[in-house]
Amino acid sequence: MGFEIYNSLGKQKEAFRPIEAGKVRMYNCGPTVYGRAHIGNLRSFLFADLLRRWLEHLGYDVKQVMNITDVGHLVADEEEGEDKIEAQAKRSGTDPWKIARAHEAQFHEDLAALGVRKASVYPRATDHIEEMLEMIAALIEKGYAYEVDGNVYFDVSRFERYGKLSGNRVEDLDAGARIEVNEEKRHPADFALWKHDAAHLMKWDTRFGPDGFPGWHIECSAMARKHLGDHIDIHTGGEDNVFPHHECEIAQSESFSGGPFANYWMHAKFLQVDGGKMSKSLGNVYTVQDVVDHGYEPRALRFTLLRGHYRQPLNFTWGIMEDSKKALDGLDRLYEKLTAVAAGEGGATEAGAGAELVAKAREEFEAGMNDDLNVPRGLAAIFGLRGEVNEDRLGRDAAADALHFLDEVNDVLGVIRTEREAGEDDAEIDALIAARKQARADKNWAESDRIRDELDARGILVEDGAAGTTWRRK
RNA sequence: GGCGGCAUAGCCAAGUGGCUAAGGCGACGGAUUGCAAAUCCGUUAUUCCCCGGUUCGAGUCCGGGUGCCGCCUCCA
Repeated sequence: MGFEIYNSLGKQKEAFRPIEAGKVRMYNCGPTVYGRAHIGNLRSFLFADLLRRWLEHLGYDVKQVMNITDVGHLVADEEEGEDKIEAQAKRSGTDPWKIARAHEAQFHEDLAALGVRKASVYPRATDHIEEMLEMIAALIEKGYAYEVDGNVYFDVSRFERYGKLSGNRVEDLDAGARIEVNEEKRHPADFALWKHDAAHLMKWDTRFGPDGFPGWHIECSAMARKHLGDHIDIHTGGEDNVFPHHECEIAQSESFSGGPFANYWMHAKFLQVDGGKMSKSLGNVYTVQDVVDHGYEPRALRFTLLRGHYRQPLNFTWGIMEDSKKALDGLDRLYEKLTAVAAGEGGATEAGAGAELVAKAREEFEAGMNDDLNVPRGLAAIFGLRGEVNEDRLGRDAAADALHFLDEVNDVLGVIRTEREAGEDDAEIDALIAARKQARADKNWAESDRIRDELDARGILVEDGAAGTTWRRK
């Protein structure tokens, strides 16, 4: 069975077929750099990373583009609400460009901490003003957009498929009556491609006049086109992007090119915290820093955010972080155990014993991941293998193969610790372990336990196995 | 008001109408250990939010509730 993707466009699983054999062109909606990414944002980016890694595992050459939104899409339609980058700039008296660049750098640091692979390109909206203007001009020319006094709007009535992705009907959109009528627009659902406002700090002089800036949706259409072409394979984002953002992207891009935009649309569900939504007032909008401050490695957050299915709501709590840490510890131990067995220490006597168990685990993992990135299924296969390994059902050769399998798994999930990093006080700890060994030989349990407690206080866990004493950092 | 999603054990979480409802964490009992840790064995959902329906058969399909989440306004 090949890779099946749940396509938001059509709402069903479909076999993945690339436009060009062996290649995948993927666009991931990235961050708006007005603040530090929180764990909810990170879930979406980690999902994109997982998808990219799985596609690569399947042998595809993936071109991955993730945009950096560094310009305010000041309220696309109305004048209330405020451009978040500009708001900060005005408050602090700082150049908005500097603010955006600082957040962008922070974003890359956070992703690196989580082991996210670098996308092929991270295009910035502000570096693609020309490309956006080119599309806007063409849309006006083709009659899909109209200009009114320096503002340009997309005419949704000209695009009959508008609503196809989200299921919204244009007639029902203003039923809530929350949108103030903008007299300039022909239809309330028309959205801005280009706006005009002299008060805006980040602005450009164009054929539409001075003091202009882009609407929110056009940047993604323009950047996807610039870096991936008019027709791409996969487009991802958070579930909140379905409407209006992605709906508008489809309208713009397809009206512009005359052909299909993205074949597969994938959306990650929102992350909840403590059973509800994250909110600043509840103080539960966490970042990578908060996770580290709570004593967890970033990879534990990576595991927490990847262990559930991306289309299932995920509830973040500190209890789950602890759960993840323990589960991850078990996978680290599995890797260590396999390394030992593959080197001839322990395991089944027959070298080839258990080969079928490894094959079965590999098969189940692949089947799970091929099923729309069903990580829980994939993990179950790995934990199943762990039981077999700990029961010494695998011989030396099978262990070597299992190790190879775990490396493959890790190439996709990126959460298992495969190498023990050296610490500065390793020698010191080894000396204490040696002293304890002597105490134990002398049956001086009091001293032995004292040393163990001392190490425990330093975060070192001592384990007396059949083959001798080992230690690990907690 | 409109559009869409979710609801499975103490917690997290799979589950394609049909054998005994995956897996993880936790808990309890046992083995092992100088004591621990790790590991192993066993126990931990007669039942899948509630009500009704379709079916020989439903956690899985349909209808109605309830709760939570997303979108319709910037937001992963």
